[in-house]
Amino acid sequence: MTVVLKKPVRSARKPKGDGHLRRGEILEAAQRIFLAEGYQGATIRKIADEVGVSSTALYMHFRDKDEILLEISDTAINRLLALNSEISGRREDPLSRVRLMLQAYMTFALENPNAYQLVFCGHGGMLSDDKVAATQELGERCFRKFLGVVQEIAAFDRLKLGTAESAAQSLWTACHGLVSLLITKPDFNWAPTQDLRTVLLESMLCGLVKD
Amino acid sequence: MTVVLKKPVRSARKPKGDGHLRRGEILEAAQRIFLAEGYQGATIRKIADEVGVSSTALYMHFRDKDEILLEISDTAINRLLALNSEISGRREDPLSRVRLMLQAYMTFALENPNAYQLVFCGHGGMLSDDKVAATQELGERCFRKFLGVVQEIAAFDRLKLGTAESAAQSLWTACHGLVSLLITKPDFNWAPTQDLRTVLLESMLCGLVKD
DNA sequence: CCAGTCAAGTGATTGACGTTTAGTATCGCA
DNA sequence: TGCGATACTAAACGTCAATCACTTGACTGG
Repeated sequence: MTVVLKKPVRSARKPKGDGHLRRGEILEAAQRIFLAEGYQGATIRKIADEVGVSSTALYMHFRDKDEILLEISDTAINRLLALNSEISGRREDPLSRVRLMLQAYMTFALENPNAYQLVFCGHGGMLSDDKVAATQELGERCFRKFLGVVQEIAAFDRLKLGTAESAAQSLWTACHGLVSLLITKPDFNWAPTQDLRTVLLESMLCGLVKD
Repeated sequence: MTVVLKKPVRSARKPKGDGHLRRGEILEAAQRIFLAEGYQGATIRKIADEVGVSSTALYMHFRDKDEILLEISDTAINRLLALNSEISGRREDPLSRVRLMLQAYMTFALENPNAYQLVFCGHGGMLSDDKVAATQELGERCFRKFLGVVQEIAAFDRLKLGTAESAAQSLWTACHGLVSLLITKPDFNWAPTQDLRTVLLESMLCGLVKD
């Protein structure tokens, strides 16, 4: 007899993704959408559709939406941290390294605008503070790498103005201001981006560091 | 179809607010919540409850939620524009006016953090671009007032670096970077705020403007 | 005085969202 | 062969902005 009571084979169900394999798929899909449409655009359902699973399935691998997008941002910020570490260790004079680190920072921001915004811009109360804490820690480690090099300059008594801390924070926040506005206001009538980066960076360094 | 049953007497209805009287009430309530809880926290329902009216009633006076919060921001930015206009017209040398305008800009941002973020930070795709257009226009007029003063400096050939445009944009974005990070990362281990403002501003001016 | 108009209000509903619940298929292993 | 763990699912919940169909009441011209 042909049993009909049992549920037939589910054809529309995606086969098991075997642990972190599926997890990687989700991160990849989420990254695509996140990069293309930002935090708001990357909805749980869209990501799930892209992977080909139900929205519920994402909760097998991540506690919530924030965890997915913060993990994506984490990997991006880790690249920045590695870059900063590499530059800070070079055998060049500290002023050159400061220059290189800030240029690398701005390039990174412009190349990873969504991750950058999530970590360094306001996220407008979308994420609870404790959720971003870990990722922000990464950002702060980036800053401390940078601060170390500025302290080298200060140790040679080459600062015209302020302390190592205030000088480093001024340089960092200034560069942040430029790239964050370039990202969030692409339609503004900007001077050529490369000019801006140079003018901002060199004028500050000239004003902060003795010849 | 039969006759629909009529609802009994409505008692709990708020009397008419007579046009822009009610509109003002809504803006006031929205501002309170917006300042206290930011964009996400200021929900239509909360605002309506605060006024004592159904959420639907808000749509009698505003097209949507964004229109309410943008109107609040507009009034704030208009104060900044007035301030900028006043300073730019003073009988002082242009360098002093640039200094005053940027100091006023930073003070304004720190005193109106929510309005400032809504206009000058990312709003993370929460508002459609055409909605913010009008408010951003105000922001740009603020910048053009500032640009005018920088152009005076350039006209005296006192710029060490870049054009009036790139110098003005560098100064503006740098100040924006400082205040936006002060606002969005209040827990960071900042150097004293006043020191930061001075170091950033004076180092840039020193690097940009001749003696 | 009284229909007609119209701005200002209402509760119910819609659709998108993040998240939860309860249940099901499939695998590895005893 | 049976069993628990794992990976999935549909359906639902609560909240949000927004819309719908409708009511109310003040003002209007005849």
